[in-house]
Amino acid sequence: MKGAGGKGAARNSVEALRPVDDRKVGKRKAPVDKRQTKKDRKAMKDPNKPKRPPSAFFVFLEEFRAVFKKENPNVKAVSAVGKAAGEKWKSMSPADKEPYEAKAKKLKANYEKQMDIYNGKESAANGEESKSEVHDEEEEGSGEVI
DNA sequence: GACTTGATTGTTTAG
DNA sequence: CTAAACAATCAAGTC
Repeated sequence: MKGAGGKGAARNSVEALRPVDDRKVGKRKAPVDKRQTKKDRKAMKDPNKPKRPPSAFFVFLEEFRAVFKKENPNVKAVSAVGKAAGEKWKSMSPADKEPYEAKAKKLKANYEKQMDIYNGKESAANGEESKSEVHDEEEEGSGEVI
């Protein structure tokens, strides 16, 4: 499961939800071109995009690292700890993950706030909407070649 | 780059 | 335009 991670397992949450089968959206029938989005991604230039906060697993991993390091001073790389952590993580009960999820949730809340700004709501931070805003959002066009 | 899982984000698609 | 769904990308820490 090398790539497992990121790509396939994530979708898991959606499958569990199963909103409405009537939708039939299920699988997109006509994939235009695999995922041109990827290509566009390259064009996405963010002035200061907020980095993603560590998820529950990462929070647990941080703590696990310290513990694992004590018993295995020789092994520090996440590659090793991650495997052990992942194994244990699956063994842990939802209740045990709760504290970790709670922490992740908190970080997420903070992250969301940054997203508002990243969205271009700098004024939001001020709380006052007045101001001129409107017009030019990010003058990057200048560098864009058309 | 590996190696873990989770989460978030962004485009996609249909109506 | 909106809602849902999906798809891809990225997050840490050491070697």
